[in-house]
Amino acid sequence: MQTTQRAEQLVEPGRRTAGMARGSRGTRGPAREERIERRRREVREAATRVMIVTGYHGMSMQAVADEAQMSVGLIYSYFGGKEELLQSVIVDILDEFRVRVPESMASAGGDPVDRLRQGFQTFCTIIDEKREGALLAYRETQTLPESGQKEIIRLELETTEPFQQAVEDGIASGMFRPVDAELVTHNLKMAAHSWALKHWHLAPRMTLQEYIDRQLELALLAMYATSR
Amino acid sequence: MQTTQRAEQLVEPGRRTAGMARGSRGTRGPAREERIERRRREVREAATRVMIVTGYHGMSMQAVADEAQMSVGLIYSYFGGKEELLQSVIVDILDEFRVRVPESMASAGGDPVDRLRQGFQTFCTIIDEKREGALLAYRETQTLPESGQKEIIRLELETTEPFQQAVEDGIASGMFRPVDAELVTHNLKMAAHSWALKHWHLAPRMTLQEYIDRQLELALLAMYATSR
DNA sequence: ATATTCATTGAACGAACATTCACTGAACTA
DNA sequence: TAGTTCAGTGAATGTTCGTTCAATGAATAT
Repeated sequence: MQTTQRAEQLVEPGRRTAGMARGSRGTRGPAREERIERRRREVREAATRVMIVTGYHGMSMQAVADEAQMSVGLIYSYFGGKEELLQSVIVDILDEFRVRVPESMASAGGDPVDRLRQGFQTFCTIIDEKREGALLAYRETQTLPESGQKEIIRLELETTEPFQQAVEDGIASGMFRPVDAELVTHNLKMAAHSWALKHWHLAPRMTLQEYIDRQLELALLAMYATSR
Repeated sequence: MQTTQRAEQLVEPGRRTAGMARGSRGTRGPAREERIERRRREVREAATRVMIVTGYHGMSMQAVADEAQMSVGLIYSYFGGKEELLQSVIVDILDEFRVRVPESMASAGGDPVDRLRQGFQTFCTIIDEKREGALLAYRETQTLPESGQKEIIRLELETTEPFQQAVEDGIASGMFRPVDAELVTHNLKMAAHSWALKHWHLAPRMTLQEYIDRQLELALLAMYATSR
């Protein structure tokens, strides 16, 4: 309903102060872009800590400012508003998956089963490391506007694409039955998410490693062409 | 932070107007408790419709009043406040599962596989019927206070308990491998939830019945003691 | 020394909204 | 008829909070 029209004084990309050496302020201190990126990270991390406790709607900009030890006004120098800050927090978390999961799978060699094992292991490990943040991302994605949700979906697909590839490779090699690769991938992703979503139920019953091993066992048993 | 202290004029349970025949107002119209329950349902359904569009935090009490075609004040005669209304909406949705899923499984006979098939079928069917409401329940449960969340968890366990029983029966009879019955149950539940959670991803790729059949196939393949 | 830049501050503004309560009027009772 | 009950109304209240912007001052340039 409201037509927001913002100043965006500092971070506007592509603008550079005239008459100043590119990327530096005199000779002292880090380059301009570095300073800005550091500040943005400070705000983002403060917001994450606050949101983990209160949720997005329960988070006031004043609380973020206090947590980041700066004034409210300054936050608006680095982020367009509360919603943009949320988007940054979520993207930051999902980026971790997008980078580390495919990376670990690529380093696992050619065997589809090894790749699946390694990818799922990494996926679940990150979930466990950033459990509260992952939960936050899960819960608040819906709050983002259409465009933001699209980006989230893109990041998620990029993360799980190698899983689907590994399953398809396994089928092509005759090692797996002709299962629905996309559905199996989806199930593995949900299994990883579940460690965060249902941590209160799962964690008292088994360790993370037990959870990983059992889920992999179930998934693989359903796929192997020959019984074992 | 705020110590809410409420009037609760009409619905206070256990209170009865003196000098009036129990459960009737004169001779005309339905009994008092029926009228109250009808009103509560009207409000709850209006709130559900609004929340599906706006989410809990985006829902104003005025919007609920408009949708239910009554005044804001009247809502407070039937519900203690916005949060109590949310709780009622969520419980109402989860109750459908709690009643229908175990019921359908009980009517499926003695074979564990039949019971699992029937239960999962019913679970997914209800999810599909009330997809947006189920999503709402999933997303907003966190908003409830501790006590409310406890009740949600109770309803959820009551719904899935027969699944676990069926898996255990299957193991005891030697039909299934000694899998982790609780984990399998958890996975089936998440698979059903996924039809709502990831509908945008799944629905364009397969029908509900295809989804149900494929998930059951994967789950059963992982459990059968002998390969097929 | 003077001017300029710009990161930073925080009070002030305005909108949104949950909740309350004094009041209305129809139905019912005596 | 007079009195009582009570479902129903909606304007007023008080508060919370996102966002803005004029002012500050330290660092840098001239």
